[in-house]
Amino acid sequence: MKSKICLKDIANETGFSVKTVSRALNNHPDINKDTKEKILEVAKKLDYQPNFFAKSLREKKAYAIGYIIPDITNQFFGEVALSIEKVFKKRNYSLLTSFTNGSANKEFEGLKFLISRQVDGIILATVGSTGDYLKEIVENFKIPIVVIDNRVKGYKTNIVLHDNVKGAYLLTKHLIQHCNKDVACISGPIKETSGKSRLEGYKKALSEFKIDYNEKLVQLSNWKIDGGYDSTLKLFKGAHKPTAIFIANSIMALGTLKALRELGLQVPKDVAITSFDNLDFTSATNPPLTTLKSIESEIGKAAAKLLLKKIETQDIVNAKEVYIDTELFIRKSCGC
Amino acid sequence: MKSKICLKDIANETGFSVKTVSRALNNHPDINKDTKEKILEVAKKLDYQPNFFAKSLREKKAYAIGYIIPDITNQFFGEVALSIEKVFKKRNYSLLTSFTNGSANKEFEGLKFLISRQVDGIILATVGSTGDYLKEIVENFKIPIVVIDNRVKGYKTNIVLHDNVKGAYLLTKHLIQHCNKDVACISGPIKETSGKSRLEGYKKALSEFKIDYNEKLVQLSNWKIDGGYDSTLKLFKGAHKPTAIFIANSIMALGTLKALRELGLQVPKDVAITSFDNLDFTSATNPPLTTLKSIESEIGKAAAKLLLKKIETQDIVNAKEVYIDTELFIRKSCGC
DNA sequence: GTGAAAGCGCTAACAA
DNA sequence: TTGTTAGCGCTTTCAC
Repeated sequence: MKSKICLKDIANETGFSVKTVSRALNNHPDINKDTKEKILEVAKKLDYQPNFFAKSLREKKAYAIGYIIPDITNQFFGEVALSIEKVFKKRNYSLLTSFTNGSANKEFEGLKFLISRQVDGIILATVGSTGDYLKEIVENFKIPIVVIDNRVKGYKTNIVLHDNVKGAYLLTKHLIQHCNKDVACISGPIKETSGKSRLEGYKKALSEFKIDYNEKLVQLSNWKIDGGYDSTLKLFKGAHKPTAIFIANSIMALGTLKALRELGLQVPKDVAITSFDNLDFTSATNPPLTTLKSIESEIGKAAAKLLLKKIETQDIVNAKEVYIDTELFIRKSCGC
Repeated sequence: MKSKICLKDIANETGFSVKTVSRALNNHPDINKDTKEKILEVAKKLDYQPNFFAKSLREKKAYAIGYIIPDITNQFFGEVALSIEKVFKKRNYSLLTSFTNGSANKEFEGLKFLISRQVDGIILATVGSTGDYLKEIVENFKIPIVVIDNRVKGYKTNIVLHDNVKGAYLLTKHLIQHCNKDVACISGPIKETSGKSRLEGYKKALSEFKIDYNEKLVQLSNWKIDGGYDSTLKLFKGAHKPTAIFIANSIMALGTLKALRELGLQVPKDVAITSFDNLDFTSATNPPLTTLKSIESEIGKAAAKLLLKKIETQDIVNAKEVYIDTELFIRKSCGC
């Protein structure tokens, strides 16, 4: 739309051919040093801006990747975005975003949309329900995809995950060790592996301490504040009141905190809680939340590097999985 | 990188010319209905995917816009992103993001980067210090830009803002009306117009009630939790302790809440507070925050529509300004 | 080390 | 209504 002047103009101005100009501008080896200097100088003088469309068309490469995000309003995905961009901008790739609002359908649309824009690769923060269409897409379009946040059922692909089971296990175990037998759990949708695995980690901790699993102490919610709030109220409507709650993300914990306050229950005295993601605000709640160590930037970075490598090697088949280790981050909400 | 099959293949298959195929696929009027149907059918059968690079090159249009964001980790900008995408995806535009981390320098880099990708327009959540380079960029590249969140000094361009002065005024006035004369203010960087105007609104309310401005009751911070926390502690180190605080964004309010708790002060009993953005978490803090009505999605929508119009009309000169009105949203933190 | 010519896949003039 | 031709701006043979 702008950039009127092109290689040809520089060629005319300098007297060299278009190809020589192209060589100079692209650091091609076979070129005389003086020639190159002169061309670069003229290019600068003319304020030459390469035409990306033409370059992409010719090279069949967009120098762009896509990032598919369920909820950009959730700081977790923002942090991941930050570290993805860090890796890719250095290499002059741009970042296209597509939002799914947690819908598998929109995820599919987003995937197709990004592919229609011919991005070089995609990082997919999937909702996780659907391996079938992912498989179809990867195999049809031969596009490198790295999945984060959730496992994809029935299709083995590159994925970066933190150990959901371990994290939930640590968080639950810690509550039990504070002498709480009646530990409840608020997890995410069971059809998302993150929701499922965190529930699993919770169960694992229970069984290690020989505590019976009681499904009345379990709520499956939606990762949002409202969800945490509603689930907590439901938990306390039952006959069996919990004395501690493991919450599968910190945003829901905000809702839990609010509900407990309304119920007149003190944290951690009456009810101890722990929750997953260590986001900024978790140190500012009352009381500060015991969570897991931050891993958002590591997830983003690992996913970005994996994708970059796939793009550079055109290695579509590889289905390497990366696990980011988790550790407890103790604050006050657990009773410590 | 994929999409082996192109117009020519369809042309061969159907026996029509490339141009006719192009016409059929682009809903061009001058074409026989049967021809069109047949071509579309074959295109589908062959799973034709248009080459966006070629189309963009030819049309000199990317069908893409850029969004420059200081802090994607701040829910405010996430909400704006959501509503921008809503407007543009409908028209088949993609959204490129560029993060600045609040740095004017990175903002400039981001602008140039997006322009080098030949996006059709840019929504710039500016840090606001620098009208000079914006002017240069707009005039050099003739690219439609809509600015949000901050005013740009020394250059008149399209901008979407809510009324910062009014918002701050309402929030401060409300505190004063709760019988508080000693209202402090935590605003943002003075070089950002949002920081400056919110301070101005605070002053306006004071003067309306004939309360002297006391600079010891004012802190200029960084919009982040830590900043709110530090500023609050500083406020209470002084001899003149405030009995209320107006905080210029809700994220800093989280830090304030934390600091007050550590100081053993109760909200709103000992110290009443109000804060700007009405983000999800403001209803879940203890106590829930009195803020302004949500306007993130309106800002995003207005900016997107303005940009779209500029793109469609190629009206670079127009410098229309849009104001989104604000209103109080009362919860508990003010003492109501 | 450098240049001429071809072509990436598409659309827009202009003919037919 | 349809086809031919040219060209968007770039890079890549393949000569010289």
